[in-house]
Amino acid sequence: MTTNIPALSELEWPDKAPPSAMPCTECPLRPLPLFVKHTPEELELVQSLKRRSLRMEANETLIHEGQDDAPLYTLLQGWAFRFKTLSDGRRQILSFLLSGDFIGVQQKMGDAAAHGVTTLTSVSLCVFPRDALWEIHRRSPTMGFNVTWLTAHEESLVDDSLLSVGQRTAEERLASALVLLFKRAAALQSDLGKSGVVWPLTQQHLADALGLSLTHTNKTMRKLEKRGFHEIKDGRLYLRNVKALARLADLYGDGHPPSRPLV
Amino acid sequence: MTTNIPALSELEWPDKAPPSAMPCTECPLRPLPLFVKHTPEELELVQSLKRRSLRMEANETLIHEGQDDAPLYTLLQGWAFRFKTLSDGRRQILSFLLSGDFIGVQQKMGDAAAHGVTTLTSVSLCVFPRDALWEIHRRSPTMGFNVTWLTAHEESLVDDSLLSVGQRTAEERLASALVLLFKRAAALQSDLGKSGVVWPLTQQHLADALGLSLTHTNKTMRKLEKRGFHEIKDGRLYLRNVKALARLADLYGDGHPPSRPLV
DNA sequence: CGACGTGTTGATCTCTCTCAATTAGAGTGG
DNA sequence: CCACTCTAATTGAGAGAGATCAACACGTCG
Repeated sequence: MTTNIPALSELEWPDKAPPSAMPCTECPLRPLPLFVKHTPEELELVQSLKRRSLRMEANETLIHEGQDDAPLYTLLQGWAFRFKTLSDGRRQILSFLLSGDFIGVQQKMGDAAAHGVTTLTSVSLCVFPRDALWEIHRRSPTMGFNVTWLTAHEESLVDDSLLSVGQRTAEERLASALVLLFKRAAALQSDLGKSGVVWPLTQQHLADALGLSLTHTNKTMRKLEKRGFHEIKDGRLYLRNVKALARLADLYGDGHPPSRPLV
Repeated sequence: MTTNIPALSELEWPDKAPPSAMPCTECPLRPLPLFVKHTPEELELVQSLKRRSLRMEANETLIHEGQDDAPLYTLLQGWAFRFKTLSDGRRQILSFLLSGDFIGVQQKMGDAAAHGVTTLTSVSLCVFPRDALWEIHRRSPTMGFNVTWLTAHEESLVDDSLLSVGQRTAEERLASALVLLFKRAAALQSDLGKSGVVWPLTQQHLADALGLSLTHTNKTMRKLEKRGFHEIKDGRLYLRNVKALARLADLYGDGHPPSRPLV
């Protein structure tokens, strides 16, 4: 089940501490400029709610569609995606999850999960009991507010996808996805020097996220690549002409402000 | 600007009190079984944050894309929709808003609105200052939690749309939209006896929501109607064969649990 | 070595779009 | 009451973006 995708070590783990033993105060995500700062009390709150850490391999399903007892996760490292399927197998990828993202807020308390979650790479996660959401709200309005904010941000990502799938041509959809995902991934990279980011998606994933067939996705990607807009090599994505891609996708502004996750 | 759509009075307003003067304790939405119950303190909190009430006509734009000072609203009565447009005019409707829905949670504090909001019917709204969101969290964890919940629910509606637009055929998309919107509208109707619900959408709206052309939307609707699946007459939608529509759309279960908005 | 997953390419096919007209109902003004 | 205008719904014809079907290439792995 291992692939030739390079290990996802944009963020290096401290040598001595395996994730499962690491306290939130040492969380490797926290130093990144992207993340909001928390008071020691808030960190301790999160720490006290956290059940355990967890590692999973690539291509494993964390949450199954319809599962009704799924806990809450925080994605510490790696990529995953949310999806829904129709009974004949057609699959729609709803959004991609990167370091710092919440998993499972959507399913309301004791309800069945309306979508599945599968890993794209090996990942490490923090696990919280279902009622941690409520505890966060109860014990720290600040963090509760952040959760709302984060949830709203998640929705705006889906809004963007819906705009793409509903209105953009295949070429525009791909251009848009490349730019947006590149920015999200790049924002998490400590090493700003690199022009490329880890790219664990197969064309099938892209196709399923953009509502295109595999074949058409492939042909369109080749066209973009031939025009020198981007390049994918050794599991990394390089944008060779962001301007052109953004123009093609009609991406005004900077797409999205980075997500400012919790943790 | 008036249309032949019947007045949106599924919920009758108390004769004496115009919405602008009505205290939250008298809110006509509260008695509906759909809505969560609140303590008197919570109601007072909301009441204290509420700035004013507002009526708008059909087809007015509440929030413009890119607007950066939009307040928060609660939709008391009527329909509206959220949308995004591309620079050449292509428009994607992201979701429809019905009584009880929040408007404007998505744009994060002092940021530009990532989407516009336009009314479909005449509406009445409650207006809150932007920081009411924070105040709710600060002063009532319970309501703060409800806001998170509501936001997550909103997202799951968009998830559903994305599944439709990305994977379903035109026929399936229409069937799905008809069933889902019918249920949302029916849940708000006090008069359960009626088999029809108010239907203020033009085919253009449907087309923009489902990523279809107007023509194709029309032709497909006609086909469904001819097969006896549904009927639209005098601004009302009647589902003549919900089972068949749900099967066509591959809608397992009941679509969504009703939204349980605040107020 | 063969099986498998992923990427690539070519040849159809068709669902949906675009373009073009026509119809029907509501509102307006004379 | 009727001509005129506007919006929304309809219907037909032709065109095309993207789907489906079919091979093949390449690297990894058992």
